[in-house]
Amino acid sequence: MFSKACEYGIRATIYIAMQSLQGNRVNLKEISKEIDSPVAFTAKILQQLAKNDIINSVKGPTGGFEINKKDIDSIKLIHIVSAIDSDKIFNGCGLGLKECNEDFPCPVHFQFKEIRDNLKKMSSETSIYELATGLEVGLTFLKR
Amino acid sequence: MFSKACEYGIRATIYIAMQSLQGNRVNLKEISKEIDSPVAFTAKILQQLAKNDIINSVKGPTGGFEINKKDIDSIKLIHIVSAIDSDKIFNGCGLGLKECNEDFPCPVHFQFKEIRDNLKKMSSETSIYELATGLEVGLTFLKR
DNA sequence: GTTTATTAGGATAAATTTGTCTTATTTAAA
DNA sequence: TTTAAATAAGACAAATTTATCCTAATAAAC
Ligand code: SF4
Ligand code: SF4
Repeated sequence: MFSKACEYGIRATIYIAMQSLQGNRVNLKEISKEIDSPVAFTAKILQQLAKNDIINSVKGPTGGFEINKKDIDSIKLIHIVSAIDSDKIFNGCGLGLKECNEDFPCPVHFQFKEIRDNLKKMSSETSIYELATGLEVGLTFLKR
Repeated sequence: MFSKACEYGIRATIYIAMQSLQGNRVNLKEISKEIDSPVAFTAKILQQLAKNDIINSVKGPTGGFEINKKDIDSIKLIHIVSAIDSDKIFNGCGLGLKECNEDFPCPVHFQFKEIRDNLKKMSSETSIYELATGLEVGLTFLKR
């Protein structure tokens, strides 16, 4: 469904958010250990997330990544997916047709539109806050 | 959502089905022209579909691809997707965790499960027959 | 039987995604 | 002010996906 980069990006953001809720800034090494992802590749993804103002990066000793507590609830899944994978999955065609036009629909249009719209709705409504708190209370997990 | 190979595979199968409903066997060149796909790559995908008994291939002059009329309604979208992309999208994790266990869910589990199950249900219920007839009556299109 | 039109299969190539490595930059701490 | 710990950036490498090309196999038509 999502690219590897996007999966790592979502997992990383959730972990950073959970730590930020507890007042902790976390560094690359810790993040990739906790989300079980390749270190250097994760660095690239975190850079992308920082450029898209989804997370903050701080250089130097004691540096790392964090999210302002007040922003955590306004970051939605769709922001991360759009930043890393583009919004193709939310707006593109199920059969990959280039020019998408509902007046000249592809054969799967009527079936796919519903799935795609639900995915978009879910991604727009699901906040990193709710995903991070599930992790914080031990209801959900980022590894295995 | 699906790989390019899978998109071409679905489009090709729908086209072959539509022609088969009209009693026509179609060859590679015509298929890739009508679904606007790379010829040689499409050949590989058709091979895969034939091996998975989704379409029939016939060699030699007047050869080509076809589907038995009586089978067209029993071929569902999920058969094509599973044959080409595997069933990962229907059963795998939204965050790419390897060992999937609902008792130790990933943070997006509760949100994703619904989307994923709907996609699976839709793909299991949507037959190539219904997609092919939409194309046949000019309601839907395979190019653009 | 020969030719010709078709699919099958294998080798190769190009493009993209995934991942690594090295160096530069920043900045807190010593 | 120097050192050390962290991210940023760019070059590179590996793996996968997408795509092409060439030859073999098949079988209808001549
Ligand atoms: S017809 Fe529907 S599924 Fe196809 S391209 Fe347009 S919006 Fe997308
Ligand atoms: S927890 Fe849910 S979404 Fe995550 S791997 Fe298991 S089934 Fe998939």
